[in-house]
Parts: sequence; C-alpha cells; structure tokens
Amino acid sequence: MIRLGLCCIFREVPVRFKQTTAAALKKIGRPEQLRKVSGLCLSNLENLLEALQWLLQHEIRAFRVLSPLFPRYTHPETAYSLAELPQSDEIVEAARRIRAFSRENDIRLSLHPDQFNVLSSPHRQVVDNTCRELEYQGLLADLIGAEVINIHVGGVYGDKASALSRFAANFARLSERVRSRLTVENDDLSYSPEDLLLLCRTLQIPFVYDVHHHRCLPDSLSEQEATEECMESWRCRSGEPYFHVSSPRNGWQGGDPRPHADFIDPLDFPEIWYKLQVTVDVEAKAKELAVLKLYRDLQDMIV
DNA sequence: GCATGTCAAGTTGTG
DNA sequence: CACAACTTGACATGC
Repeated sequence: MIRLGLCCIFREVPVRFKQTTAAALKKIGRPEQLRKVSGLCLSNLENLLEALQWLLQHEIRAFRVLSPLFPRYTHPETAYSLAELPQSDEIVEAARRIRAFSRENDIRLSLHPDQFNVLSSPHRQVVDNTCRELEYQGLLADLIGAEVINIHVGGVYGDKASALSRFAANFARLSERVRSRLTVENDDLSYSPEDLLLLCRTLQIPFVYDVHHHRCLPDSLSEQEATEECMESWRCRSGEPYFHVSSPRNGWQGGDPRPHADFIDPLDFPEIWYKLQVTVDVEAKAKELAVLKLYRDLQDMIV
C-alpha cells in the first residue's frame, strides 16, 4: 500500500521546532551561545519524537525532517560541534530514541537540504558550502536514522552537460554516509526527469520523482515512464522509492502553477501510483491536514 | 501582548 | 532591478 509522508512541520498539531539567527547568537558570548543552541537542539529532538508519536497514531509512516534541526550548525561564524554543547549526552540519547522509534514503527525519515545546496555550481565557494552542509545532514541522518538526503541538481549556467559533470565530480568529494543516502529530484525549472536518468545511473543514486514538477516542466517522458524510471533507479538501495505530489495553489489555469496549494486535489494524484508499494511525500501547505485528507480521498483506491 | 522587519547561503524567470 | 519561487515560518525587536 502507498505510504504518504508529511513534510517538516504541522499546521494544527502543537509540535513546533525552534530556530535562532546568527545575528542573535553573535550578540552573546560563546558559552551563552552554546547553552542557547544546546537547548534548541534538545527541544527540537524532543518535538521530533512527539511528531513521530502523533504520526504513528494516525498511521502516517514517513516524515521529512526539517534541515535546521540543529540551528546554525554550519554557519561560519557560529558553527559548533555536538561535543561542545552542555547537553550533548542528552542530545545523543534523544536522537537514539528517535532512531529506535522510527525503526520499530516503520516510519521512514528523510532530509531535504535547502535550495542553496548546489553541487553543480561552477563557484568553488558554493560547492564548499554545499559539501559542508551535506556533511551536517549526513551526521544528522546517522544520529536520527534517516535513510534519504534528497537534493536538486541546481543551476544550468548555460550548459546543462557541464553542470551535470560538475555535479558528478563534486559527488565524489562527499563522505560515504552522505553518498549512500543522496538522491536527486527533478525540479520545475531546469532539470526534468530525463535529464537525471544518466546521472543517476552513473552515480548509482536513486531518482526522486516529483510529478508536480514534471507537470510544470514536461519532457519526452510520460508520467508512466518517469514512474518506472524512478522505481528502477531505487533498486540500488534497499528502501522503497520516493515520490512527491502537490497541487497548484491557483489551479492549472490560474497562471503560475508552481506555488503549492493547501491540499492535494485527488485528481492530481496519479492513478498509476495507486497500487505501488512506495512513499509519496505530500507537499501541501495544510501539512498534516492535507495528508489525512488525501488518505481519506484515496482510501477506496489504494487498499 | 502584538505588529513588523529580518533571517547565511543559489539560481532562475517575471514584472 | 526587485522580487518571488523553491520543503517552511519563526525569531527578535520595538511599541
């Protein structure tokens, strides 16, 4: 049966993740900085466990963890290591509980680093920052037991083939714990599914198929073909394939289709996915309400 | 309290 | 040239 996934946050369930800014941290001394982020890290992990408990009760078995779970971890002026934090033991223990809980209850965890992670960039500084951020995500993935770190290829810079070559070359710089989790997703502006197939085969990494992006940026592949390519690409990993779905905020005739709607129109959910054993992340503004509604809307079709 | 401006970071396309 | 879009509001400040 289809496994639907929630992305990052809740709309109504009172689980909240906390943040801070580099500007705020720089105003206080180092010991106070470390105390502050320590508390935020621990609070975020405790909230993550509560999130997973709520998901289990509602039979939602996939969750995308938001990137800044450890706030400002890789900022050049505020960076820290877990060992420096006053509550590092409790933090590691809280992460262990999350890892155990998600494994025992078969809840898949994934990470989706932000848009400024660009392995295809011709700018050395951008790639360096990307590697640094991805290594942080690898550490986080190890700690909480996340299977997947999913990113986009990034920019084209006027020459897609060269950009893809740079992506592949920079991929080799990453640690095993990042490479073994990395996946690439088609985007809505530059890289369609067919642009990614050779890259995925060469690097032996899975393709995450976002059908909404494919509808915004179509190519020669049908949705059926892109679905099959996604399924095939995941054979190099043990986990089930990942798909993304969303609906356009203003409809398909209402101008720019890219902004996401509060809920998923069930007609936007591909029929060909109904009987697949895969994970579909629900990218919708109404968050858990949208996942629950989509399950209800599809229940007669996906059993 | 509550309103509002700001928050590290990349790339692309639109108005 | 400013801004929105992209997985996303939440924090920090000033009244």
